[in-house]
Amino acid sequence: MTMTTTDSPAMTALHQRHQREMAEAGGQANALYSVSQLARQLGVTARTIRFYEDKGLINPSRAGTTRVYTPRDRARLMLILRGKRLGFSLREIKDYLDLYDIDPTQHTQVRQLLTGVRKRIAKLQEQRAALEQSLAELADIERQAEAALQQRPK
Amino acid sequence: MTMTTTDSPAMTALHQRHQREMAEAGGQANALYSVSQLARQLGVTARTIRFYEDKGLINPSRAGTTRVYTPRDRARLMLILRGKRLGFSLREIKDYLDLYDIDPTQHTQVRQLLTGVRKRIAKLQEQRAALEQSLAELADIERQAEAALQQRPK
DNA sequence: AATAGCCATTACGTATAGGTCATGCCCATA
DNA sequence: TATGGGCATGACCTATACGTAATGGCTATT
Repeated sequence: MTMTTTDSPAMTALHQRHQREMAEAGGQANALYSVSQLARQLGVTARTIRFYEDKGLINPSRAGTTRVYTPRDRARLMLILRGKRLGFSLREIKDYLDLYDIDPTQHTQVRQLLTGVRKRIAKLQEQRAALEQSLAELADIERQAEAALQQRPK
Repeated sequence: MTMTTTDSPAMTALHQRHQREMAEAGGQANALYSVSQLARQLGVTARTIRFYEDKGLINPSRAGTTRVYTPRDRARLMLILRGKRLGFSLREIKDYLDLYDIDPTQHTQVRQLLTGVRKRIAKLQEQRAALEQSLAELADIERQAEAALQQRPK
């Protein structure tokens, strides 16, 4: 287990030894991360994470001015990225997360999510249809182009 | 057949009577159109057409300063719109059209087109796969959400 | 002559998701 | 102490495809 972890000053001051001890081995429940650590882990840039914060999608605590992320923050970030993969806009993702923050136990937010998900599904199905259409049309063009090349194989 | 056609000054001066005669009845080979006429016919705005010109995709002749479109221009525009529907960028469309303009009889451009089309097909197939993935994942989320609502139907 | 339409050009605005500096603070090691 | 990282904020930049004025000219009609 090599120590490739680079720690920020604040992180260093506050938790370096701790970090050294339980490093990035197993997802410890009390682990803490810096922006760049988290960024590396999740395959995005630090800029991206800060951008999400700017847009109100996450709210990490701070050690002085330095952002410090907990496993909860990390999980939230993963949710955000999943939402992105599924084609939701940051705005939509924020809305769902906000609902969840306001009221994580009620059903209202689940209903909202369900509605959003179904809308998204419908959209994707439309997209798929359009995509098939395009593929068919393109296949047609391909055939025609091939035929044209056959004509006078010059 | 009512005359709903509004003609521009230049168009009027130059071809009004002619237009009146063979109006927008059948696609005459010698018909001429103004931007807005063409826009209406093809379902886009005049701004869009001018934008394409600005980007070098079309080059209508002019009667003074006013744009005048021939059936050839019209056909070209339709090609552009088709390309758009198929997901090509204006830049890509321009490139193909340029090739065609330079050398409409040679096979080079057909080959280029074929290459582009195949690339596009590959991309769309990838997209389709990703889309299926998303749909599956969303269906899963949908199920989970429904289950959660079942739990305590509060 | 005034009004209504259509056309032209120029230029700034929009949305999305960050990228890319520039500048500066703080900490630790050589 | 000079140097190297890492972090922070702020501000401007990118790409795409037009939308939206603003301003002005020309023509037909009233």
